[in-house]
Amino acid sequence: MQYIYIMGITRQTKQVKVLTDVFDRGQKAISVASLVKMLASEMNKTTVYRILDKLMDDGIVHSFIGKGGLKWYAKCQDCSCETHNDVHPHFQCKTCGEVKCLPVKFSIPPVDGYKIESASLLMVGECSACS
Amino acid sequence: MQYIYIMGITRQTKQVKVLTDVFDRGQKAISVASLVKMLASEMNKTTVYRILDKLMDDGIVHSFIGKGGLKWYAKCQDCSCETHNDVHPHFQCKTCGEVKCLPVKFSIPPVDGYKIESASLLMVGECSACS
DNA sequence: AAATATATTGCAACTGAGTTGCATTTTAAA
DNA sequence: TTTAAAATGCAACTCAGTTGCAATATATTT
Repeated sequence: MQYIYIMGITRQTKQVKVLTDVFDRGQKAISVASLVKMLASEMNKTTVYRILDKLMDDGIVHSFIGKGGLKWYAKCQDCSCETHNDVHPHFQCKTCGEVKCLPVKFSIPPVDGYKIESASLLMVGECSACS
Repeated sequence: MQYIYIMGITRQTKQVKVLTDVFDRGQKAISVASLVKMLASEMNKTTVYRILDKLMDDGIVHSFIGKGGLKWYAKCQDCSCETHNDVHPHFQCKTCGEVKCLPVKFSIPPVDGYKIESASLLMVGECSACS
């Protein structure tokens, strides 16, 4: 018998604290690219990528792809942690670019001939602040 | 009164024919990256990007973002041409990477406070050939 | 059929996201 | 305090996608 670990965060470093604080503070989703810029003075680009990977493994954040193809992260609220991005849709405002997790469950339409394991739904439009 | 054109294809060049042939032949979606490689001997990378843009404007193809964040194109079958990617979901096989348009309509869940203009649903799993 | 205007292409150089290998530093446990 | 392992920084890289400009191809006019 053997246990295989999917390694998440093991050491509480300064950089890990900074990043988890960002997600604890805001409930909005953030693109990796903007995190890298925002935290440039505090940590290296590579470190941002690596810590996000681990926070993902720990089920603390989930990731998805925005409308432009960039990677975004947001804090998990009620994700089922095996398949983070199958549960709720994300909304991206085409005017201000902001992205939010929508507290809505959607049912994945079954399609015969396909084994569907996860689905990501990105909705694009205008948020209340912009319209 | 003034008409504003959204320029699509205006000249039937050798390169335009090659690209439209690709979409006419296969009903599968193709990533831009793989098109660029596939057609490297016949045309320049930049040309591929530019022609795809125009075929999009003409409503001949539609585009969407795959699971890795890459841009994909597929021939329009029954798209409403103003909002290409709101109609049908796309399926990407996590084993072979192939992507197909699913001939299924899904209803966009309404969320109050948001003006939703389009939605893209990407389903990931295993296709019949791989499972 | 030749001349002309302009749309299209190729090319080279660039931007920006994301990755990798390796030396250095930090963490936590002995 | 020592030590081993984990995490970080850095530089260099890959790969998708974009831009400006000179050269070429297309379609229209003469």
